Amino acid sequence: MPSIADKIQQYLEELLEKSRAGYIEIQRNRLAEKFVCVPSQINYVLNTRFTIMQGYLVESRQGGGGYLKITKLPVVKEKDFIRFINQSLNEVISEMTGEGIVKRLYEEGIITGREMLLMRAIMHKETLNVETVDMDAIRAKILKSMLLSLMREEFQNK
Amino acid sequence: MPSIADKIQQYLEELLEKSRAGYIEIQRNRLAEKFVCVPSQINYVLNTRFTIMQGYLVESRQGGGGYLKITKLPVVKEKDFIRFINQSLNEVISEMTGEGIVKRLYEEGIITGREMLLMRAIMHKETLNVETVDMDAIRAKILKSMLLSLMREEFQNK
DNA sequence: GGTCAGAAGGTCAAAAAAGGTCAATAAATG
DNA sequence: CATTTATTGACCTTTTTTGACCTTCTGACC
Repeated sequence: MPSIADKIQQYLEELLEKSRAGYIEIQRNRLAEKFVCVPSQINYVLNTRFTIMQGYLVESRQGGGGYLKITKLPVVKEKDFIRFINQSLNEVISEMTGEGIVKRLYEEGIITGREMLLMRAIMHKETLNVETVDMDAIRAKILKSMLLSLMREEFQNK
Repeated sequence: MPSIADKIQQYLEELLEKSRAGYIEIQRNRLAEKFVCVPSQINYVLNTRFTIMQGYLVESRQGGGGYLKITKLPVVKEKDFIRFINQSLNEVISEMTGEGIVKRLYEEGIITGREMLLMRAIMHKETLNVETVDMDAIRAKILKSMLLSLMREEFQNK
């Protein structure tokens, strides 16, 4: 069962999809009412699923007549985009974050579906769960996981 | 009499069989309740019977709305070649050996030139030269090196 | 023009809702 | 009886949900 946050995310994405303009404007309280949740839940969704890294810009206005404006950012030039991601990368990246970035690369058309699968396989915790610092051992694990991902049928069609 | 782990395994396999989609999503606690066992028993079953090597991919999410997702990986039969390489892989692989294998994959037409570049970048000693065992740090280095390789001119033409 | 009430939205941390790990038994197997 | 395989439970981490409290606008009323 998807969480409320997931449903709100889906709803907003659909709205954005439909909107010919590239952005939507909504009211936080109305949305919270619609999904029967506290208003701050909306902020949670925006902060976790509509970030710049994920290709969205969120603007808002407080006070009477306030609103939330969510814009799907237009595709940037490939190199600029990669450079941007690269710069914003931390010294440490969780699996979730890594997956998010790879997904974005795919959605922006920078990598193919196959490449996404390959990259995902490498970033998976099973692959990177090493006890040694020996790079030959790490290389072996990574290569194995890449080969396994090559064997997947799914892989062939992408 | 089959162990409880066996029964859980069988149950999950049946679900997977029936599911037209190739994967199932379940909740760990529900499943544990159904089989009257502790939740960690489920992890035991997943870790021993639904591994990558056995052709399954297990993904999961913690927190509210959390779940377990088990995917049966369809294996391509004519890729005996990859299976062969995979079997012959050591626990430890030098950069040279790794490069050789990747090159061979390319020559066999199993991977594209871009994929080769990507794989090479990852296996490179600079990428894997880590001092920590922290997988988030290793993941960060790998992702960075992949991004850099995506930016290379050479990459565009392959 | 200043001010103040009400109408938005924002922040943050605590609580809740999952799933994960690990090591100590217990049971089965050879 | 020694080793492997299962079972269990205590404790941990991640993600979501909730609520109390804060800030920023707008408009009506002096």
